Amino acid sequence: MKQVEEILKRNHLSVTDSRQKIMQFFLNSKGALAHADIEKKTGENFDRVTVYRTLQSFVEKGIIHLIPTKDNSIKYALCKDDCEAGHHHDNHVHFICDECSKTICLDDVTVPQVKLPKGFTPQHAEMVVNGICGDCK
Amino acid sequence: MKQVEEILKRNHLSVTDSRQKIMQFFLNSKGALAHADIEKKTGENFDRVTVYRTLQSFVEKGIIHLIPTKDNSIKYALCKDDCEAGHHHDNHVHFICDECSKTICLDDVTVPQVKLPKGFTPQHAEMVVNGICGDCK
DNA sequence: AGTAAATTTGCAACAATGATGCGAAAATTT
DNA sequence: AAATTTTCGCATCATTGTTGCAAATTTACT
Repeated sequence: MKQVEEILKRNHLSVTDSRQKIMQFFLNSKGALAHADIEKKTGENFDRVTVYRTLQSFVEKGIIHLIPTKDNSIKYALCKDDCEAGHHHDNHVHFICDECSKTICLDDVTVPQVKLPKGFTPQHAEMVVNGICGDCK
Repeated sequence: MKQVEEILKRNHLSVTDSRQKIMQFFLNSKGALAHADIEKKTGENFDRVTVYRTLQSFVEKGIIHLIPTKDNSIKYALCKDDCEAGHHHDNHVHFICDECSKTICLDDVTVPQVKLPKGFTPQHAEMVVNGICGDCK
């Protein structure tokens, strides 16, 4: 059984053409993807709505996760652990390259804890680092 | 001279009606604001374009700053230091309440440094903490 | 394998968000 | 107070994301 098929089945998703191809696209690309990347760069011609719904279903099942950005663009990423073992959402730091604007999951860098002022109860923390990635130096 | 007028002049911006009122709205509200908040909750009836351009000019001058969010909504915030002393962009942590979804600048909590893998050169880091704020407990 | 049930797709239509050009209006400079 | 610069607001357009629904596909069942 193909890898993509396995991932979909494991996550109780019907194995459809678009889902398989989009999942494959995630597996092939190193960094995070935006909706537009998938629409344009897959080579395929999915309906916009299909792409949205596919991404939604992946997020719901925890296969991909969202990455916050300042510029109002949603990025989705498939984490190493997610696609291999399931729902390992220890939250890691994300890196966005100012040069090539690639977005990368630093799976091994965990978001540090911070001391909040009185009254605030933390639940979840996200951290995004901008800078220059290895490929651009 | 009024406070808002002073802030605008100090930042080399013409003192116009909309800018004054939007700035005042920022000063009055505790948390961060989205474009929609300003359009709807000011009571005023600014043109959508005017609001966009006003916010843009504020961002350019460093009077307000953007806060990254996962859900593709841009939030703008006026920091204590910014409006008093100028461009104090030491980066602080942001807090988003899961209950009331208010977004707050934790001016006194600085984003901690993290050790990145080889090859990555950090330039700037952002951190957003989700949880419950003091008002919602 | 073949059929029924459930899910997904793609189209149309719509809503929200953001950008640009340009003449009119307002603010600043002199 | 006139000239210059900047900003406003309207029209228009592009992009992004959502929803409803019929047709197509996938899955489950015998």
